[in-house]
Amino acid sequence: MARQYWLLKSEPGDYSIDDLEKDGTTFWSGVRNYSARNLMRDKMRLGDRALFYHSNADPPGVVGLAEVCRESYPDHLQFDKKSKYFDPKATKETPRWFMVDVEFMEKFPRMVSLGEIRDTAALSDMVLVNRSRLSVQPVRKAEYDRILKMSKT
DNA sequence: GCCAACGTTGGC
DNA sequence: GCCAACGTTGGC
Repeated sequence: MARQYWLLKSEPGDYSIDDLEKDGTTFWSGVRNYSARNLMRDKMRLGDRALFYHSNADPPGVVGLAEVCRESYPDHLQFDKKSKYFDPKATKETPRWFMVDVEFMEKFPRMVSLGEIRDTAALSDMVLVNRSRLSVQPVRKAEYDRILKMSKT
């Protein structure tokens, strides 16, 4: 299958592009929304690319790129009573939440802010603009390419 | 900190 | 299955 493109949101105070650059790879835990989970569990494939987005930031925007380096497996934090992502209804036999691993690709020379994305007609169909709350979302190749280009200029 | 949008829960 | 109540996200 052709490579797919995604957008992953993270609050930089929680986990930023700098954290990913330092770690090299990370597990994308803590997704607790069914639509987002289904995309990760059922659609994300090794080698897919993701725009790394800083939400709840000032300003919010896309700050870099990551690559999916492991396909979905159960998110261990759902079993951890001390975690804020603990889910009492999840069991090891029937886990409810999944995650993928992602690898650092690059940090943009500059952020492509949500404001700029909103101001760009070619990006007006992005899920980010139309259904802002989804924390894992599909991105079209043309949109991905456009944002990448904007980050270099 | 506010609040609109929207997702989830649970009673019926 | 409906829908009111409630909780969360995330821009501003």
